[in-house]
Amino acid sequence: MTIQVPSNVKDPDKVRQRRAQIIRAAVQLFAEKGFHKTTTREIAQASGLSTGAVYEYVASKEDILYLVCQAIHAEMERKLMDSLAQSGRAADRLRNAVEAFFRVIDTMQEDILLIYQQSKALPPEQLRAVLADEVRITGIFEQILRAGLADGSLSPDPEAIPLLAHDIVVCGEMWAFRRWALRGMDLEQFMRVQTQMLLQACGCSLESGGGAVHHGG
Amino acid sequence: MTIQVPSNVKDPDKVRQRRAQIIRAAVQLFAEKGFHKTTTREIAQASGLSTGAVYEYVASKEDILYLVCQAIHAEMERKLMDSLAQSGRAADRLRNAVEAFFRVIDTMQEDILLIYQQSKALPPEQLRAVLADEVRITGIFEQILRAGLADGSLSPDPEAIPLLAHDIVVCGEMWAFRRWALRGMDLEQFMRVQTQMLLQACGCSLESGGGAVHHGG
Amino acid sequence: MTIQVPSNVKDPDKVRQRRAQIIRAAVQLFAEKGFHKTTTREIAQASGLSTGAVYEYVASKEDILYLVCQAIHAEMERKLMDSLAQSGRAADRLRNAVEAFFRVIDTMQEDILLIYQQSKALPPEQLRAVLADEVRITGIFEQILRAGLADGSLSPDPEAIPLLAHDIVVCGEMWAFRRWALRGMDLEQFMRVQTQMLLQACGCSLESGGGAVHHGG
Amino acid sequence: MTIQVPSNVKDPDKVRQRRAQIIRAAVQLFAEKGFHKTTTREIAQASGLSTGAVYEYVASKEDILYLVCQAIHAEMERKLMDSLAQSGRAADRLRNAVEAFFRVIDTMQEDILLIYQQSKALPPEQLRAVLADEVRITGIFEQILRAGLADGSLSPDPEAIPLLAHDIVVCGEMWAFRRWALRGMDLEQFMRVQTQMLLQACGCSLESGGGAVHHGG
DNA sequence: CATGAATGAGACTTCATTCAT
DNA sequence: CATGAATGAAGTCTCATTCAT
Repeated sequence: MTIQVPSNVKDPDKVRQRRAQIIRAAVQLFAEKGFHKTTTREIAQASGLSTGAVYEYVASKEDILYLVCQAIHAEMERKLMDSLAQSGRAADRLRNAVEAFFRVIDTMQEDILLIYQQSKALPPEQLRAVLADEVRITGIFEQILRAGLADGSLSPDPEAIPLLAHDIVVCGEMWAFRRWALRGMDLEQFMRVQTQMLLQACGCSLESGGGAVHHGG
Repeated sequence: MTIQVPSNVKDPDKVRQRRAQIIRAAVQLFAEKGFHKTTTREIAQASGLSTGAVYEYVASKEDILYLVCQAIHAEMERKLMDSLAQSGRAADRLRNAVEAFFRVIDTMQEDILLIYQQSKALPPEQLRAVLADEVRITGIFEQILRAGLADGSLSPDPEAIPLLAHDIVVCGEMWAFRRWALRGMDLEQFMRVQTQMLLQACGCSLESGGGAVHHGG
Repeated sequence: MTIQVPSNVKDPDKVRQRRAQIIRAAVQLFAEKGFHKTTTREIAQASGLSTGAVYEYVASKEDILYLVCQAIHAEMERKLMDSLAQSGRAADRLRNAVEAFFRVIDTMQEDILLIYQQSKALPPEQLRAVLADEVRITGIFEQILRAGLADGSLSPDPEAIPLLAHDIVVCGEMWAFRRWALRGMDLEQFMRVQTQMLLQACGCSLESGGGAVHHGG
Repeated sequence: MTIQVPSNVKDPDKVRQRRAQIIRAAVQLFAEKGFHKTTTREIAQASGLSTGAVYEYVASKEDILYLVCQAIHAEMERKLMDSLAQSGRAADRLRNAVEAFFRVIDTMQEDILLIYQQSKALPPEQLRAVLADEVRITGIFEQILRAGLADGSLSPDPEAIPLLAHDIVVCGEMWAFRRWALRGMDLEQFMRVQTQMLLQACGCSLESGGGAVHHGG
C-alpha cells in the first residue's frame, strides 16, 4: 500500500536527499499556510531548489503532499517503535506504548495536525495509502490489546479491540488537533487523564498511573 | 464571538432564504471536493443563483465557508439541545446526552468531517469564531460533569473535567472523521464501547449500559 | 453642439431636479476617485436615489459624466458672464475678464481638474460637445481681443488671437491642474504674474496691474 | 523619488528588454483607449507576451501605467537635455531650451496627453513620483531663469520664477493637451507666439525671435 | 541534471444595467 | 415613477507545470 512517486532522476541517493529537502520545506509551509495556499515556487525556494528541479523529483504538487504525509507517518512509527518494550506483560507494554505514543505526538503536533487538515487534498489512491499508514499505527495498539487478551493482563471486549486501538490513537492525537482547546493543560496532566481512561477501557488490571483513580461512587 | 457576514441586500428574510440556498449547495460541494477545489461558480449554479447574486449575500468565498461552518454547528447544537433531558441525576443526563450526541454525529457525518478538514481555510478571525462554537458544544458536557460532581452522581477528577468533555466530543466525532476505519462496525456497537469508556472515565456509578462491563483483571 | 441626454421621465422639472441631485453627487465622487473607480451604485446612494431611479434620468454612466461636464462648464460660464463688464475699452474689459476668470477658477478648482482628467472617458460625440463648451469659453476672450484690435486698446497679432485666448484659459486653469506645484503661492501672487504676462502678450497698453513691471534689462 | 517596480525575473537585462516591450504596447493602448479601458490581456498580446509573462515583470496593471509615465518623462528629459546648450547667456539658453522643449512636445504629443489624462489612475505614491518628474523638468527652466537673473540677461521677478517655469512648461504642453483646439496652426506659428510671450514675461532683453514684436499701445 | 522564464487556463470578484414588483 | 435584487460578461491576477538553454 505504498505508492511509487516517480522521479526523472536515476540516482536513488540523490533522489532521497533532494526529496528530504523538499519535504522539510513543504512540511513547514503546509503546516503554516495549508496545501492550497502554498505554491510550488515557495516550496522550491524554501528547499533550495529551482522550480524546475522540484519537478525532477516529483511529478506534481500532490506528490509532495504525499511524500510529506508518508515522511510524517514514517517518523512517527520510527519514534514509536524505538521506545516500545519488546517483552513483559501486555498490560505493561500497553501503558508503555501509550505513554511513548503521547510523547511522540507532543513533539510532532504540527505534523499530525497537517495530516488531519491537508490529507483531503490528496488524490484518492494516495489518500488510501496515507490512511493505510494510520491503520498500521493503530495496528500496533491492536496487537498489544490482543496480546493482553492472550496473557490475561488485559480484558478488552474482543470485538471492541479495533475501536479501542482507534480510541488510543485519537485520544492521543487530539493533543495535536485540539491544541487550541487544551492550552490550559500541560502534557503530563493530559497523559494522566487519557491514559487512565484508555487503560481502564482496555480492562487493565494494574492502575499504577500517577493520577487519582476514581472508583465509581 | 459571532462574526457578521455583510450583505448588500437589506431584507433579512431574503438574506436568510438565499443564504440557506447557498449554504445547502456549498456544504455538499465542500464535503465532496473540498473548499479550494470548489469554485464560486459551482456554488452559484448549485444554489440556483447567478454568480453575481451570490456576492449580494456574501463578500467572499471564505464567507461562504464561514456560513457553512456556522450552520453546521447551529444544527448540531439545535439537534443536541432538543434531545437533552432537562432534569434527573446528572449521571443519567450525561448518558442521555452522550447518546443523543452520537446520534447527531451519525446523521451529520459529512458535515463534521467538513469542519475538520476545511476550517483551516478560514481567515483567522472566523476560524476563532468556529472554534468558539466547538467550545460551546463541549461546554454542554462540561456543565453536566460539574452537575454530576455536585449531585454526587458522577465523580470526575475536577481538574480533568474540561478534558473529559473534549474526550466525549472527540470520541464521538471520530465516528465521522475516522469513518474510513470504522466501516466494520455499526453505530450501536460503536456507541456501546465509547459510552462505556467515557462514562467510566467520568466516574459514573450506575453501569446500566448494554455493553459488557470489564472489571480490571 | 449640445447633446440630448434621454430620460424616461416626462416631467421636465422633475428631470432637472433629479439630475441636479445626481450631478452634485457625481461631481464629488468623480473628483475624488475618478470616473472609472466610481460606481453607479455609489452615485445613486450619494444622490439619494435608488440604483434603478438613476437610470430613469440617464441612459448610461457616461451620460452622468457628460451631465457633470456640462454642469461645470455652465457654472463657469455663468459665473464668468456675471462679472464681465459690458462696456469700456476692450483692454479694461480684458483685464477685468481675466481677473474674473481666475477667481472663478479658484472657486472651481476640483471641477476644472475633473474635466481635465476625466473627459477622456466620454464617448466621442459627447467629448466633442464638452470641448465645444471650452471653445465657447475661450471665445469670450477671443472676442475681447478682437474688440481691442478694433478699438485700438489692444494690439495682438491678429493671427495669434485664438492662441492668445487659449493661453489665457490655460494659464488660468493651471491654477487648478497644477495645484500640486503651486502650493507655495497665493491666488493674488499667481494672478499678478499671469495677468502681467498675458496682458503684455496681448499688447495691452495700460500696465496698471499691481505687480512690479519688468522691462528687459 | 523613484519607486521600484518589482519583478520576478532576476536578469536585469531581460527585465529591461521585456519592460520595454510592455511599455511600447501600453503607451499605444493607453493613449488610444485610456488606462481603464485597456485590459491586461490586450497589453500582453500587443507586447508579444503571454498574460502570465507580463506579471513576471510587473506586479499590477498600475505598475504598467507607472512604467509608462516614467518612460515618457525619461524620454522627454533625455531629448530635452540632448539639445540644451551648455553655455552662453542665459537668455539665449532659455530661448534655445524653450524651442527644444516645444519640439520635443511636438514629437511626443500623445505621450504628454497620456500623462495628463491617465496619471490620476496611479496609486498615490506612484503619482507623487510622476509629479516629481514634472517638477524636475520644470526645474530645468527654473535654473535657466535664475542664471539669467545672475548674468543679467533675464529679469524675471525673482518670486515669480517657479511660476514662470511652469508657464513655459504648460504653454508648451498645451500643444499636446489642447491639440483639438489648435488644429488650425502649425508648430512654427505656435512656437513663435508662445516663445514671444514667455520670453517677454521672463524679461528677456533681446527680442530676436521671428514673430512680430508688439509694443503696448 | 539544473535553471527559471514562459505559458495559459482558470479563479475570484466587480459592476453597469435591467426588470419584476 | 421608484425600488433594489438579479444578471453575467468581463477584468485582473495566480500558479502548476513545461521546456529551451
